[in-house]
This record gives sequence, structure tokens and C-alpha cells, in this order.
Amino acid sequence: MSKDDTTKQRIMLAAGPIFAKKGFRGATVREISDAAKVNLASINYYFGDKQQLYIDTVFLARQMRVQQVPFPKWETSTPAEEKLSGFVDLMLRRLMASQSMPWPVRLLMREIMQPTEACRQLSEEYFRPFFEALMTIIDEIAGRELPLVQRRQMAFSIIGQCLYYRFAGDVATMLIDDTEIEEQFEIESLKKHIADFSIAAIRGIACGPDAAEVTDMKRSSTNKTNT
Amino acid sequence: MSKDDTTKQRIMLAAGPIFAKKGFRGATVREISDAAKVNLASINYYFGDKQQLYIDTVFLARQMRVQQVPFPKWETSTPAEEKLSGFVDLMLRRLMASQSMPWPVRLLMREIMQPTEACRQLSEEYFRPFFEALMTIIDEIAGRELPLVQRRQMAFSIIGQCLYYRFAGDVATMLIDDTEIEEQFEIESLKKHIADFSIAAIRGIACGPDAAEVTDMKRSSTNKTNT
DNA sequence: CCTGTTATCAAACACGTGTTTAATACAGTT
DNA sequence: AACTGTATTAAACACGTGTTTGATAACAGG
Repeated sequence: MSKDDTTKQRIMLAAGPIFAKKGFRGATVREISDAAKVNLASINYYFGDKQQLYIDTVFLARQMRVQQVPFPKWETSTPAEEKLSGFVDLMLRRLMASQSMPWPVRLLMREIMQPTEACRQLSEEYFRPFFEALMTIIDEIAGRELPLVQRRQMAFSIIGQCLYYRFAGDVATMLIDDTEIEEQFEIESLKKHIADFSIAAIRGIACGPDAAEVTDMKRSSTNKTNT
Repeated sequence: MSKDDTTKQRIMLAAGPIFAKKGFRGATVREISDAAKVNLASINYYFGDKQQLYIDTVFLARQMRVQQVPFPKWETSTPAEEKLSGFVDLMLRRLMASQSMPWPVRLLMREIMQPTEACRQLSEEYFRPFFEALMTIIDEIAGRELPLVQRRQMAFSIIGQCLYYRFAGDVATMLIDDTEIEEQFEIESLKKHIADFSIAAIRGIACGPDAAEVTDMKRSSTNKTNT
């Protein structure tokens, strides 16, 4: 129970980058066992299956990602705009891989793009709280007058902006000059832009296209009461 | 030269859905030859390679998609807001697969997410005009005072919103009620939302966070002059 | 009718794959 | 020391894969 734990973990840590790079089918158990410096049969011994190894590795990736970039706690007095900015920051930090460990993000991205059978639950459980938290923030900024469908589309718009840089990052970098991608893809820069962009959009829509006089009378987050 | 053309095309048309669904590695030549109702060896006879078949199929997908949803032509008097709405519409229509032929879109999406060696050129040539066209529209709405980096981020924000529904469509549908996904993912609804959202955002940012008095004095697209 | 090119076919090949097996080494317990 | 259950190893297995081969058919031109 002491040594097997290290080898089992060693296998997953070796499998992570390979699965992230080549996908489930593209990765071979031999390549993984070589990288982990364990015998080929160890994989089936510990995980029974290649697929089970994959699933366990995906769950490990999520766990690493969550505890590496935890959800922030806000004061009740925190204005909603600041929360939104913090939310975008959280999302970007979870999406953008650290240079030291790029594979958990890439692996989770794969699951989002084409969920595998056993990992839908993961995506569900991983993104649901995200989504709900974002919805409450939007409600604080936009109010509740707008129909639910519209507020949900706002949430998708914000998430979509954040995801874009990871989804289509390769293509995006082709469209602009190589020297600028560094500064342009910096988290701080992206965060500020996405937050500003989204807040302006929400305000503009929520207050009607012609009545844009809401400059700074932002309601503090506590009032859920009415109108 | 007459009959081989039909069989060659038949192979690609059969390969398209399979590649789109399972990817290059996941698809097998036997499955494709069966679906096309041709002999197994025909694939290598006509394409030489499985990879060459894949590349040719991707290019076919792009061709089908472009000529199926062509780029719109605008009058010079068309207001920029309408152009932006039309751009979003174009992008959504190219992204959203028609029920009759869903595979070309899915196949191209695969290339965006993880470009293969020989197909980067395709993505480049396919999306570059898109991006440039969007940039000019944004310039018309936002003016040119903002730094280029910021305007480019606006473009990415708009593209990101459109792409989201195809990239993470599976996850998105898990987050909301099954009965509502139909109406919520309708192109008309999405188009209106994304256009409104983005225009409000661009206006809000371009005119400063505190001076939001730009209600309807939208500058017609010609004046690049001042202030 | 012969001939040469092209298209189609069934069969086989060579190889990489995930998985299993049986043997061995190692620790802890009696 | 003997036994037991776990961990590790090398080898083999069974199978699916892309590709090649050689034969046969179809067809056009002389």
C-alpha cells in the first residue's frame, strides 16, 4: 500500500502528458509504461484497462487544476463588477496552462471538445458550479428583468471569450504577428479586456439600447428584493 | 477519367462523416471502403495513402462549406452595425452544420482544434479573410483611436462567442434544460444576441466607461476623420 | 481477335496494438 | 525457515491496422 501508490501515481503522471498530446487512441500503453519507467503489464495490473487509466488520469487532472486555482471567496460587499472580473481571472487561470504543468489543462480541454463516455459526469461536475456562479454575478449586474434565456446567453458569451484562447489558440496565433502573441495573451491583459468588454455589453443590453445613463450607480450585491 | 472520378468522390464523401466523427486515427480504411461500397484497395489506388485521403477530404469539406455559405456583399452605405450582424450570421451559419450535411463543419473544427501538418495552410487561408473583414467592421464601429491590440481583442471576443457553441456545444447542452436547447441554439436567436452583446460592448469601451451618452448618434461608416 | 491500359477485387502481408500469462522477487507473518 | 499475498518482469497472445500483391475484368484502339 505504500510503494504501489507511488508507482500507480507515477503511471498517471507519465500518462497525463501523453494523453494530453495524442489523445486516448493516439497514446500507446507501451509509450506510457516507458515514460513511467514501469513494466508494460503494470498498467493493466493497477488500472485493469487502458481506458480506466485514462479516466483516472482525467480525474487527476481536474483535481490538480482545481486545487491549483481555487475558487475565490468574496465579501458580501464586493461589487458585482469586481466579481465578474475575478471570475474571468479564475477561468483564464484555470484554462491557461502553467509552463511547468501544461498537460492537465490540455487533457480537460479534450474532454470538453469531445466528451468520452465515462467523463461526462466530470465535465458536468466541473463546469456546473462555474456556470451557476457566473449566472448569479450576471444577475447582480443586469438585474432580473431580462428573460432567463437572454441572461444565459450572456453567460455563454463570457465563457466563450475565455475558452477561445485555448480552443483556437493555435489558429489565433497564426493570425497575428509572432512578436505580439506574448503580450496579447497575457492573463492580465485578457482579463481586463474580457471583463470590460462583457460588463459594457451587459450594461448596454440590460439598460436598453437608448437609456445608457447607468454610469456608476451600481447596486451593491445584497439586494435580491425587487424590480 | 470518367468513372474513376465518381468512385474517387464517392470515397471522399463516405470518408467525410467517418473522419469527422472519429478523427484521423479513429477512422479505419476498411470502415470507409465499406461505407463507400468500394474495395479496400481502391483507397490506396486513388489516394496512395490514408493521410492523403484525409487531406483531400478536409479540402473538400472547406470547399463545400464556402460555396454553401458564401461571404455576403454589402453596399457602401450599409451601416457597420448591420455588417457586424451579418458577419456573425455568416460565421454562425458556417459553424452550425446543416442537418443534411453535418460532417464538413465537424471536420473543419477538428482541424482548428489541433491542426495537422498539411492543413495549417487551409486554416490560415480559410480564416484569415474572416478575421480581416471583422477587423474593418470593428474599426468602423469603434473608430481607430483605440490601440490595435485592443481592437484585435474585440475581434477575438466576437469570434470566441460564435465558436463556443460549436466547440463546447456538448458541454453547453448539459448545463441547460433539454427542452430549451433547440430554441436557445437557433441561429437567429444567437445572431441577435451576439451582435447586440458585441455592439454594446464595443460602444461602451470605445466611448469611455463614464461617457456613455452615445445613444443613437452612430457615425456612418465613411468618416475616419477626427477626435 | 489481339493488346495494352485502367479499374476492381480477394487475399495476404507486416506490423503495432492492448491484454494476458506464468514465472520470479520481495516483503511481512507465523 | 517456511508460507503467503503482493509487486514486478519478460514473453507471448490475439487481433485490428494500413498497405501491398497478383489476378481478373472492363474497355478502347489497331
